[in-house]
Formats: sequence, C-alpha cells, structure tokens
Amino acid sequence: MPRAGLDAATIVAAAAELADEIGFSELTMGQLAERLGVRAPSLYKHIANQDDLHRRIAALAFDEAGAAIGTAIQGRAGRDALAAAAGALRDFVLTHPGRYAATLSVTPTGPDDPIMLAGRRGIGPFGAVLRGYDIPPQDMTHALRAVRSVFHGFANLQASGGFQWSTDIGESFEYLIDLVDRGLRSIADADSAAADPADHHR
Amino acid sequence: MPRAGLDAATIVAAAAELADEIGFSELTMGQLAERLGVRAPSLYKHIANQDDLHRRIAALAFDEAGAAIGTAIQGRAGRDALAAAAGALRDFVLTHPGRYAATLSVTPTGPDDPIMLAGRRGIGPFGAVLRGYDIPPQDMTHALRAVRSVFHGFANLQASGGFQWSTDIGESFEYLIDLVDRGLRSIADADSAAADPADHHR
DNA sequence: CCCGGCGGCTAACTGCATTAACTAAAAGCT
DNA sequence: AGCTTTTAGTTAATGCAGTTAGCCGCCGGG
Repeated sequence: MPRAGLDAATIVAAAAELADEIGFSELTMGQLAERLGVRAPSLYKHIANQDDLHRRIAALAFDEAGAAIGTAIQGRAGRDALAAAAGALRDFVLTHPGRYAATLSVTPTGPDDPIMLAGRRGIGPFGAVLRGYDIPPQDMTHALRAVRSVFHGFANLQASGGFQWSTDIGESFEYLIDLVDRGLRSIADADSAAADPADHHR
Repeated sequence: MPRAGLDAATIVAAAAELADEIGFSELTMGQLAERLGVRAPSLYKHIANQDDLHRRIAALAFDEAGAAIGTAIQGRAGRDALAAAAGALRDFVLTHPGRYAATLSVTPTGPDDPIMLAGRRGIGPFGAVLRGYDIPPQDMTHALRAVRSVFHGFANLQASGGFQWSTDIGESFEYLIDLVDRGLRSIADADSAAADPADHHR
C-alpha cells in the first residue's frame, strides 16, 4: 500500500472542491475518500470527524472570500468600493456554492472559536469599505452588521434559488448597491447636520 | 393497536415544533414518530419521505411568517410599516428557528413548486410595505428583492449566531431599518427629480 | 540494520431512512 | 348484523453513512 501523502490541508481543499461540485449537503466521507484515492476511515487520521471537516471548510471559505474581496477593493473608495466588494462576494458565492454553504452551516462554539477568527478576517474588507463613508465611530459596528446582512442576504437568496421571476438579477444587484450607498450617505448627512448646528451655538 | 388518528398536517405541525426545540438538522424520523406516539415507518403513510417533510415544514413556515408580518403592518405605512414588518420577521426567526432553517434548506424544484407559492405568499406583505414608498413600477421587483435580502440576511446572521461583539443587536436592527428607509426614499427622490424636469419641457 | 511511530487498511458497530410484508381497525355495502 | 375493502398502523429487514478498533507495512532515526 503506497502512502498517499495526505494531510489535513489537502483533505480540506479536496472537500471544498467536491462540495462546490456536488453540493455541501451531499458531501460524504466516502466520496471524499474516493476522490483522494483512499478509504474513508483513513480520513480520521487527519481530521476529527465530519463536523471538524465542515468547520475547516468554512474557515477556508472565510479566508478565501475575504482575500477576494480585499483585492477587489484595492484602490477604490465609496460607492465603487462598495460595488466591488459586493460583486466579489457574489462571485465567490456563485463559483463556490459548496464552500459558502459550509459557512452557513457552522455554529461557532464560543468567542475564541477559530471559525470566529476566520469569519472576522473575512469581514475585514467590508470595514475598509465603510471607512470611505462618513460614519461616526459609535455607529461603525451597526453599519458593518448592516452591510454584512445585506450582501449576505442577497448572496444567500441567490445561491438557494430564491429568486423566481425572470427579472434580471444583475440589475437587482445594482439596485441593492445603490440602496445601501444612498442609505449610508443619507445617515452620514443627517448626523453631520445634527452636529453642525450644535457647533454654531458655541 | 389503537388508531393514532394521524394526518399529514398534524405530523408537519409536530415536526415543526420539534425542529424549533432541538434544531432542524437534528430532526429525525424516529424522534418525530416517538413524539407522536407511533413507530417511524408509520409516518410514511402520510408523507412521502424526509425531503417531503422538510418541504412541508418550509411551506408552513412561509405561511406563518407571512401571516405574522401581514398582521404586524396593519394600519401602518412608510418607515413604521417597514420597521413593523422587519420586527415581525425577526421575532418569527427567533421564536421558530427550526421552521426558519427549513425554509433555508429547501431548493424549489420548479416555478410551480408549492414551496414557491408559499414563499410568494410569505413575501407578499413586504410588497405592501413598499407600496408606501414612491417606487417606480419597473423598480418594484428590485426593491422587493433588496428588502427581502436585507432582512433575510439580518435574521439569518442573528439566527446562526454570527454576531460576535456585544454591541446591542436591537440597536443594529434599528440602524438597518433606518438605512433601508433612507435608501428607498433617496432613490425615489432621485427618480422624481429626474422625471419632473422632463415634464417641464412639454 | 533494526525499530518505533505514523498512515493507511479491513472488519465491525451504530443510527437513520426507507421498503416489504403483514394485521387489525374503521368504513361502507347489502 | 355480517361481509368486504380500504387503510393506518405494525414488525422485520435492507442499505448506507459515520465512526471505532485493531492490524500491518512503510519510512525515518538510532
């Protein structure tokens, strides 16, 4: 029996690829082993169990998505950056549905869960995007959560085939970006309008 | 063996309840049967298989969520209606996590899938909310998709424990509503500003 | 050259969905 | 009422997926 030279990273990579092809929920230890030219029990020498595998796929997906978004917003700001980030996330979800599904399936066990850290890295770029808007520091968390919700929701619905009518999805995406961009600007304007008059009273 | 008087509707109701308690992914035919005081194979006299069960739970959830949102927006309009609808959805997700997860798990088979119809009924109320904003008809679909994405995303992230920092989630929710409200108004304003001057040229 | 550990294997167990074949309660017909 | 037909439930059995246990050969270090 020739050594297969396996290793946790290669297993996770193969699993992610397979999940993208056949769907995350159809991902089975047997199929994964087969693809790696090995028997199923051998996988347990490198990963604890299926749940562990799922978590690792999710962590990988967070890192990859974060990297993709990060490069997409290079040299952009404001609405441009927002559109680029959202587009990158959308592309990621469309080209890697299995990995994306993995990120949805995991429930972090605690605040120091590696998944959490990877997730945080994944969202980092969105924080950079928001820095291009005039957002008061105390609202930053809310804004970040909002942006995250928005694109997460869109990607999610699209990935799960939730859009039924034939109206162009790309147009809807542009509309959504416009909505968020305008919303962020409007809030920023309202805040500065509320702050400026107070200055005049000094 | 006394007849248990089962029936698809009671089975689905019990399954939804059980899913809310133990989690959708932990829902098993055996446990469901046990709760109903019956053996597992008996369930197959009323439902085709587990996938069928999942779809029915999802359909039930769509209907219930739609009804809850519908009553929540009674007599409200504009930002009020938006907040009420979003709050109702959020409450539903928090009180019925199992049912909500069911809606995420199903992939509609076609445009005439009963799931699709239930889903359409479920989002109906959001259409009513949008009617309170000045949205040009050709943008209605986009706006509906956007609103759906936004609150779907927020509910989803909250349900899966995606929010890590301790900043108040209710506040983030208010912020999100504000963002969407302002975004919708801003787009409507821009559209009427673009349309009105054209009128003056007549 | 030997040997210890590591990585992979086979065999076996478990839990779950599902099917087949059977039985008895209910509902209808005469 | 008695007979029949349907049907909701039963037990038994199948198959598959995840996982564990225990074996054994390959490889690197003394």
